Amino acid sequence: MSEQETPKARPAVRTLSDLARIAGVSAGTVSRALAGNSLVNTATRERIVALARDHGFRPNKMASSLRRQKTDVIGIAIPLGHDSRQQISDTFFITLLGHLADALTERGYDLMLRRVIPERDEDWLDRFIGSGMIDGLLVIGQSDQFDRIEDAADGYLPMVVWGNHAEGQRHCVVGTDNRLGGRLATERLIESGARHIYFLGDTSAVEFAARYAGALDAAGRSGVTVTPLTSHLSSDRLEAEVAANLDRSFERGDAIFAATDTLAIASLARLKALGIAVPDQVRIVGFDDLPLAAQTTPPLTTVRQDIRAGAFAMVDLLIRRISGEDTESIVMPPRLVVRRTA
Amino acid sequence: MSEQETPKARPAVRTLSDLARIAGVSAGTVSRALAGNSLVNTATRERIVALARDHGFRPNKMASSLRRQKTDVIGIAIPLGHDSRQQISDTFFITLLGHLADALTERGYDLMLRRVIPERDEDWLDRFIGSGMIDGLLVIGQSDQFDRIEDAADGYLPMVVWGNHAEGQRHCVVGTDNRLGGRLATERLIESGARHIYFLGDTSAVEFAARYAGALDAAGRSGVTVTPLTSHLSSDRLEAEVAANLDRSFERGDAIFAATDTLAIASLARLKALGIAVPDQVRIVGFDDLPLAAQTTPPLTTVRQDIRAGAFAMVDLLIRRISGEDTESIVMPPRLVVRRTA
DNA sequence: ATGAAAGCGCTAACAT
DNA sequence: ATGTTAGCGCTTTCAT
Repeated sequence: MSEQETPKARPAVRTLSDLARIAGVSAGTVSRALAGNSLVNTATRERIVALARDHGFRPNKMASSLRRQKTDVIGIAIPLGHDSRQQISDTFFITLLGHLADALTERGYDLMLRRVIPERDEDWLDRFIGSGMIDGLLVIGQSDQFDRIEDAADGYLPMVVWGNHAEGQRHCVVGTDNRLGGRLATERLIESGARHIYFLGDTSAVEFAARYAGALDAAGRSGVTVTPLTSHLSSDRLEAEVAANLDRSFERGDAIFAATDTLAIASLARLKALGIAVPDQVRIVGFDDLPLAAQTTPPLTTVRQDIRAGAFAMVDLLIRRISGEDTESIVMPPRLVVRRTA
Repeated sequence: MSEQETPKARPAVRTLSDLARIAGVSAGTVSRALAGNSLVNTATRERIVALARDHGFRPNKMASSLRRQKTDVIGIAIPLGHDSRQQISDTFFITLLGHLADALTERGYDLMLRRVIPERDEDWLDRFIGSGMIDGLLVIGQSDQFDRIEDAADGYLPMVVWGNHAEGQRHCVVGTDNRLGGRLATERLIESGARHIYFLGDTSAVEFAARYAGALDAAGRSGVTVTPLTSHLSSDRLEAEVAANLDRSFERGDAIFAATDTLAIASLARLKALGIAVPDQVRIVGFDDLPLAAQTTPPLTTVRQDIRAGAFAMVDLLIRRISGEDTESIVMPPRLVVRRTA
């Protein structure tokens, strides 16, 4: 079709050269003018800028990226666990994503979001890194991909991961001290009378494994039992899974340490349905301190992570890494928020 | 330092030509081989593919996009209202985003997420569209940008918007029949004894305005009053705002129709804090039916939108539009879910 | 079945 | 202060 689709009766000006022709200058000058390069004569620049506006010209970012070898795009990878629909719907990750979006937008970056299913795509990390589409990569959650992330980090500096920090690890991570958080939560449960604690969460994810380890730390000192109960974060199955676990196990337990608030809230609902009193019969502590946690009935006792601070830290580190600095990881202290469930 | 099977030992092969040189063929052949083009000799192809794997070669997507004039990336724009932090944290949008990510990933597209603040950037839509970075655009929520979206739609086919459908509009939209939903909610409130209903939400967003209109429809027939109470979705202020509104107004009202479940849940919490019984003194109906709605105390009566179906519909329409079809909008029927708050 | 060559639209080094 | 030119890394004719 050679017919104009634009309401304006002019031939669309889509490229720098189009605009250059109209302005009676060279493409180079247009490029410089639009970039605000001080070399161009002010009058020329203003004329070109006006022309660009009038004709609705937008430079093609692909071409620019290719030429500059810089895309101004940050990749965000969300590794999903075995269960292909795990986690992305988890409120915590989503909240983190929102803050990352804030922080990156503020710094002039676009976000390229990619959900990855490591089981189905072994090569997810290198593929994303090598795509040439991104200037840096943020990974939200290590899932069970710790080793693969380590490998990638050896050859790729501009990557920051949200997750757990292990002694001597090579990738740059921002996260909460999960083990300490787990200990705080469990200590609280014990203080409020727990003897048989269920840890609800998937310990194959390293963050959760650390929380579980913290629970064991706390229990070790007091003779309290801590039993892991695998529960995934998939929103469609979460409720059923929690229900099944609790129904089956609760004659024996008197407390739940849920790996996330989402899980804690689901448990709370289930216990209510079962007619089990919280915290009198069963105590619950969550993890994250989502806004929601304050609004449950009774309000949830939980371990707070400062998600917003974490997101901004990730972006800050990433930008420093993009400019070549080999930054250290940041481990943030968790804080126990005592409400009414324990 | 390790120098093993990793590409470190050899000069990295980053480009097609690098690989071509190693394989002893031309760049064109490598390109064809990697694309699975049937023209290339099977043996050659296999050799090249193996070589690519061994050397960890990944084609540069920017270059490919530029050449093919196709990026395999879909833009997702989230217009934020006046209050610059409105909405993105709203669970509804986030849930929608998750499903969109599912649907797009399934179809082989990447997602480029951009939060836009229309007040600060008049040109947000055309800038995104014209960037050359995306093959199509999904807009999550019309906010107060209806006219601008209409304008853009005239010159840009591959765009689908989540939001409200108005008679004769030109942009393709997927959404719930908000007005009907508003009517259903309000009818329910009236049935359960409401006489003075507060509509909680920002009616400058067209989706919410339609819900409010539906409320008026329902009230019109029964002499019940409906008073709008502007409330934004900003997560930090939401609670305070709801509190202020309710504290000030509740000697007069006996029901709340909240424009979203998020708002409804905040109201519920506030009423509880004020010692007002729900639903005996004040009835509440929400909108969305988030997973959470079933878990509040008492469980929330609300109007269900099928978010997942909506997301898949958006992607389906978008892909048809990308291939040139001028698709119709889809308006999905809302469904009243009666629980315990009204 | 493969190679050579011409760009995609932009930027930057090197001219003037 | 501006023009000219040579690519960025890939895909795709057009030849052979």
